[in-house]
Amino acid sequence: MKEMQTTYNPREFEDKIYAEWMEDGAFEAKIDPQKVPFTVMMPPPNITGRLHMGHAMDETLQDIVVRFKRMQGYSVLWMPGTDHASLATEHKIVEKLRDEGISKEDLGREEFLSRAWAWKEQYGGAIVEQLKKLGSSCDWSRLAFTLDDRCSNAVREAFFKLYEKGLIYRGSRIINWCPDCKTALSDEEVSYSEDAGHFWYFRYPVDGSDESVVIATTRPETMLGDTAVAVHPEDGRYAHLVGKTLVLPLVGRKIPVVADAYVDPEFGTGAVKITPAHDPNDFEVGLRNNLPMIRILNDDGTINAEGGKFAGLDRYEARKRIVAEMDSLGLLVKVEAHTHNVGHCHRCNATLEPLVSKQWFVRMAPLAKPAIDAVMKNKTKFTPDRFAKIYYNWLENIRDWCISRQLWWGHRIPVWYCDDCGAQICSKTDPDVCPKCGSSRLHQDEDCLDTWFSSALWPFSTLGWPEETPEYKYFYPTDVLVTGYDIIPFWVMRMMFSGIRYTGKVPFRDVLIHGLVRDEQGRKMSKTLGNGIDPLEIIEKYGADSLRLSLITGVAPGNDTRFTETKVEASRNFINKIWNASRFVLMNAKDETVCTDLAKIKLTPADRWIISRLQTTIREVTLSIQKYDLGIAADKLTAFAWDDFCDWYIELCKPSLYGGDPEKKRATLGVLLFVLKDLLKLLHPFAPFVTEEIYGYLPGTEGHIITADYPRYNSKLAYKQEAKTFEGVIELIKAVRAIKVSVNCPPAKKVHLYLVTEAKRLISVNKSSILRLAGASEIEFAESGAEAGEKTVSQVTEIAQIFIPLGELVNIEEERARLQKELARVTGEIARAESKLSNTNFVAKAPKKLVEDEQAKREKYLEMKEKIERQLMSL
RNA sequence: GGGGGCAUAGCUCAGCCGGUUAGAGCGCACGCUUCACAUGCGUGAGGUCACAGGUUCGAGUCCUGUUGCCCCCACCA
Repeated sequence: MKEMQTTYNPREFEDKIYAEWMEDGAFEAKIDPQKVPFTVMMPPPNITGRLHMGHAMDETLQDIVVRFKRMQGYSVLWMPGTDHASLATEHKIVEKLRDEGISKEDLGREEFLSRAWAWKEQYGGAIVEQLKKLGSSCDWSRLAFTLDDRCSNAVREAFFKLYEKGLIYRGSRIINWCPDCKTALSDEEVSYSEDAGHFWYFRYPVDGSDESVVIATTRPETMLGDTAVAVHPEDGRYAHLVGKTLVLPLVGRKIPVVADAYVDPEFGTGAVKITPAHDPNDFEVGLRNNLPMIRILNDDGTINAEGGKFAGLDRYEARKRIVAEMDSLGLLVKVEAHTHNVGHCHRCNATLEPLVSKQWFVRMAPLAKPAIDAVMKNKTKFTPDRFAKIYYNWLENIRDWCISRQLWWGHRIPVWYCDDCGAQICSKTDPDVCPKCGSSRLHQDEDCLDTWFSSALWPFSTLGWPEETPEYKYFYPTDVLVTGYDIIPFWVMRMMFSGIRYTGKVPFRDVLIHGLVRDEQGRKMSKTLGNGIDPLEIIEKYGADSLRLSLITGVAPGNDTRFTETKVEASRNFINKIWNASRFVLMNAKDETVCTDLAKIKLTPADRWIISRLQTTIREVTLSIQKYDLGIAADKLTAFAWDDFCDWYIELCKPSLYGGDPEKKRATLGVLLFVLKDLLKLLHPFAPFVTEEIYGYLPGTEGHIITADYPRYNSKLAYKQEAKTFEGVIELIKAVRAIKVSVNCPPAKKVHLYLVTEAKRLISVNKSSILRLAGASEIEFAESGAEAGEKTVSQVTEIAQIFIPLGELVNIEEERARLQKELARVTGEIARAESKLSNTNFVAKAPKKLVEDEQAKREKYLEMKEKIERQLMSL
């Protein structure tokens, strides 16, 4: 048998292990009617760049669940893929082109797209490599891309279906426009920030009068598009002006004063300039009052011909000039500093302009309702469930979804216009002739779809929908979607209504929501702050397993977490511990033929204790994973592996391993290997690489741990009573250690133990372990402490009274103080138990078990108290 | 304005349906080259669970209110 290296060095085997899994086809999903399918769709990372810590966490959570289910015998499909990320990618490519001194228009649509595909090959490929480094066990043979044929076909179908039912329409409405990206955006793609700005107060003269109205604005340039001034209908100050006409300065346009309840008389001057084409509220006022809409901006944010002499100026330059001119005309009343919420492009952060534009929209109301109901009826469940409220909140307040983008990289809108008869044709396949007039002079809509339109179909488009493929029939609906809470409005919500609408089924049964990975100071990791940490660098330094563990331990579902290298180190240390414990077991087993069939092994109390602890751990870990409490699962596993297995059981085993009795040694090795094997399996979903590597060294294992059976709780191995009894031995050892420390007895100095106990048998059986672990030379059973002599330190434990003659190390006063302290503690416990038990309501109403426990506790402490008192007296 | 979250040890955080003595990691103190591991071992110190009420036999946990942070959405031109 080959031997494990002395140090844990993940770099030496992680890539090798991954290659083995791939070679074995361990990730490949198979349609197996004998098995229950378990499906997870990976949230497709954008092909815009590298993966960040948030991805690493998202992937880790999925991989844990997926590996767990695979080992449990499900037919698992974890579908990987990448997202073309229309706007984000196009923006990046445009930026790159800009560096080369070219615009996308210079290239033309076709050439631009071929560059985009090249980009996709490069970055999409890099992402796949990163996912592999993390250990993601997804089925690479099915790698999907939102712009591939399958997904594109689904997009066509979905668009057509909605169009057919009138749920998609084209109309001129106020949308969010990014002058940098030169495209419309959906409401969700706008991020607001409090920006410092100004409030300019302008005077608009009343036509044919000396009177004037003062209005306030944060965007002076929009006055070029003003078509009215509005006041509140009941505002006495302005009542006489309603219906009168104002002369719009600089422009000369005559505009009416209208009354509209939208105006807040308390705010500003109580008079509002109305620019229907450039403000959502003004748009509404404009509709109500039949006002003309004058659009004054070009797509790039410069002033258009409507702006007269300001035409061609950038919006901010125009703003300056307008303010200056108003000032020189004496129409600038005052300027105030004013901070207000300004919408920015979610991609490029440019300040957005609301403007009226002809775009495509999805009618949301009919789609939102079933999506709400599905969660209400628990067809889909959020974990943690508080995110259901957030989901409802979004859907209940949703507005129509602007889905058209003035971009090239994406799914082109499947609508054609007839140049002859003007017909608008939506078709699943490219039409040759106009179905209305037969003309062949057709041209396709220039725009692309919002990237989320295709993401919304991900759970089924990747399985071949609308075709009833075998995959679709077997793997859909999916089981769990894992994603961050920031994606709920963009994606979760849209997959829900799309899935329900198109497939008649919710796309997933569970939604596991996680939080954000923040930096050490709790700040969001971002490119601009430069505080992001590359997961690959961490993997390079500590290994993927350590990174994975550090991202889930101590993290509650849905909560944000801070990433610190200290945490990764702690995880690395833990894995190193596992490595060394395994190495220890294997070194001892090297020349032996070991049988791990527990039925054939004569088990010691310590064996039964660790086997019992293993069963408890199996049960707890399994339950925790099923509830998606992965942080808790990892905690339980760590405690079992480190405390119980390494610090106690392995140490307890040493006497029998080194004692020279071959039979005992083989028996012990059998149990060690049995427990280690299950431990590795339990750990495998969390730390797949190291467990697989070690598994390869275990005698008697075939194949890989990735496809091994997940351990099952075995009640026959629970040994509840025996395990509890054995805890007494542990307590005894701990007490001796504590005594030695308290009197500054050097650890190397072996002490002679006098034990007054009823548990002579238990102690005898474990004698060599106790001697070794407690640092003792001899155990002597005594009738009383007197046998230990004068200079004695004592301690009461559940199974024994301990007396240790320590000669000159003993200070009677200190010893008395120590016992007094112990007595106080025990007395406190008795008081607590008694106060509970003397409460008749407690005895009457609390569960019987609890009352009994409390009684037993009182008995136990009373007994201890008596013993301590006796020891005190003997001093 | 609407919705949600957080407040527990020096720090970062766990703590499920209310029920032993409230936990972990890191840090800290003391002591250990014990033949798997100093990426380690042993022993320990450290908490009025933000505050005030309430429900209950019993509250860190449930309810109400208060305070202080944080996030999302809407938004006054």
